[in-house]
Amino acid sequence: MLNQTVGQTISDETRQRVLQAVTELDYRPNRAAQGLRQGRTATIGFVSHDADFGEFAASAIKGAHEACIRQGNLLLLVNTGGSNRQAAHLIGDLLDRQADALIFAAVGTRSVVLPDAALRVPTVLLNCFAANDPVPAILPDEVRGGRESTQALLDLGHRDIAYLTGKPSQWATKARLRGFREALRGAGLNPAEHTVLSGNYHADSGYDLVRTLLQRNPPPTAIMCGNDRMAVGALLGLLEAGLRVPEDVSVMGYDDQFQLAAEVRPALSTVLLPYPGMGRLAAEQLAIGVPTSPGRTLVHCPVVMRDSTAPPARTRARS
Amino acid sequence: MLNQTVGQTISDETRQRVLQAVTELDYRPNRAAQGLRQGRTATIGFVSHDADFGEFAASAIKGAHEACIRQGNLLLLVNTGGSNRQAAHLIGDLLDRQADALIFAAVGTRSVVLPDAALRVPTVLLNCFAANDPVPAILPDEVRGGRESTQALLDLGHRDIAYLTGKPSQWATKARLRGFREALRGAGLNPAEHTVLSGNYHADSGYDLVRTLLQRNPPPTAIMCGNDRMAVGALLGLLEAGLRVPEDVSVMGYDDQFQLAAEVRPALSTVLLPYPGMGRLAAEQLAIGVPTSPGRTLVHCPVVMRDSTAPPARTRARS
DNA sequence: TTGAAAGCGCTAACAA
DNA sequence: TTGTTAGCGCTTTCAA
Repeated sequence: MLNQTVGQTISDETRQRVLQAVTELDYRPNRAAQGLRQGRTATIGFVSHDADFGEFAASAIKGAHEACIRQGNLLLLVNTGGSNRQAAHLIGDLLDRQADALIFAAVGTRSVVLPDAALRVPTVLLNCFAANDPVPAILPDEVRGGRESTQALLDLGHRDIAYLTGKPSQWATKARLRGFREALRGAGLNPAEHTVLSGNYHADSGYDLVRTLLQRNPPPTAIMCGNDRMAVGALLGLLEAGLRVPEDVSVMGYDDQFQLAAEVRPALSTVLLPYPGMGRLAAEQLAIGVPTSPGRTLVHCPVVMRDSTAPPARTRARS
Repeated sequence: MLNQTVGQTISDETRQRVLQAVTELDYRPNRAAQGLRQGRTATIGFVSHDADFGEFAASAIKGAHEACIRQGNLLLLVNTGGSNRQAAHLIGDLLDRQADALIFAAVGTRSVVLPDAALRVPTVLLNCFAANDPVPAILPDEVRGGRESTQALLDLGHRDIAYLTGKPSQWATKARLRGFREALRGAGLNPAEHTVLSGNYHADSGYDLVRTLLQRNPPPTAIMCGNDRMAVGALLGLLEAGLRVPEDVSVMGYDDQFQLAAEVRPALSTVLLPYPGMGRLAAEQLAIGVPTSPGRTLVHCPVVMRDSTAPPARTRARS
């Protein structure tokens, strides 16, 4: 009766008696016992498959958590430290506790080996993908993000744009760079004439690469960075060299990192990586009754224009 | 037998047979059923009691998770969004699922109202405290952190140190400021003669306050910041004003924020807030058989000296 | 409309 | 040393 089983009949009097007892005794059903009986624990396993447990995981978990709460589920969290062995092990732990479903998330978007055990329950890949797409995957549309942020700079009038990339081996790096080149070509420019320097997503690589860049003559009018941390490093390097942002050089970040991109001065123009939304989406895909969309779902990353970008000085002088 | 119950006897032959069956059938005990039977689910509830789910929560969870795995426990995670009502509600959810113990964590160190339900299982407060200390609390030793970072600047020879604080209403802000003043007095200086400006822990407040500060004449030889984000803001403001760090001004951060303090240029001297260690400690306190240390446990925050601090120019010139 | 009973998968206690 | 049984708290089915 407490579960409102359909097609049940109960007298009003008894209902009152039951309800009163419930409040009097402060009765709360034991969900472990419920789970045992119904084979459903209202618990979703969240596997963070990475060495670090940082900004991304936190944001994605926040989103997933929100959706879960709405569905009456709770998140059982594990962190694999990036090890496949540990991943398989922990997924075992999750399944032993009868998790109803799994979210398998990576920080650096990449290809992962999904342990077989994960296929025993509904699973969604978050910010990663596996060979042959055995389960749905949710990914940011990095090519588009790279393209549209470059386009934003082109629209401002920039024609000499340098790109300080993140770690070249990463999927996201390649995708963003592809978008960068697509946009340049779309504007009738030759990508080969634009400087591309390889970094590693750390702030200091932004700093170092800017210094390398400034040895060139003349410097580009705009600089795209692999992420916001690199952009902050670039900002520091440019300022130190006596250049003003955005008056002398425009800087574009990526990620819209929480408590960084918007707070730095000048506030960074960047591309928003919607981690909370992706986490939410993952949890919603797992809700019972929702048809899972197979294959890869690309999530749009909108460009956010703030104060680190402006028309290039040449154009401005002319106007 | 699989649980290695003590004082049991079993023939070698049967043991082999059982073990073989286990591997053959790939048998895994259902831990939900186990939990029902033993009244122990090997699950610890982690309550993040804050609006945001960022750096701190991630680091603390990472530490707690590590310790949990070692103990064979898993973390059941909830985020209250900072609402007491939601906290009570979610703790109910956790207890309904028979969580064995709770870690109740806040991001901004502060006083919290612990829902009564939490007292029904072993609970540890992480980075927060409650009136009358009903359960053990683990807190960073902010006074000491403030004192020792100030002392580090004094040791370098600085005698004119400004403090750009975090949000004045916060416990941590007051504690660090107290440490700052203690250190000054300890060096025979008068705290009233040192500029203290109130910020809010956001990077832009570091930037804004530095600009205010630079209207003074002469500027201080060293600047303490409420946290690393403010320090980054300060760095940007100083550079923009044509001042060099640390040649002209030393800058001290706080937090040793992951992927920020060490990566920025110059790398920030700062105070390490050992969140992962605190999370680990919390989980270990909850391990069965460990005597819980009542009251508040203050965790030391060591000063980390990097490149944003140096002896003041005057001293250097003299030497 | 209500009550009784079986059983989810496991463990602990007891008999054989 | 091994096998059997009761029961954790719940839901579902069936009988009254």
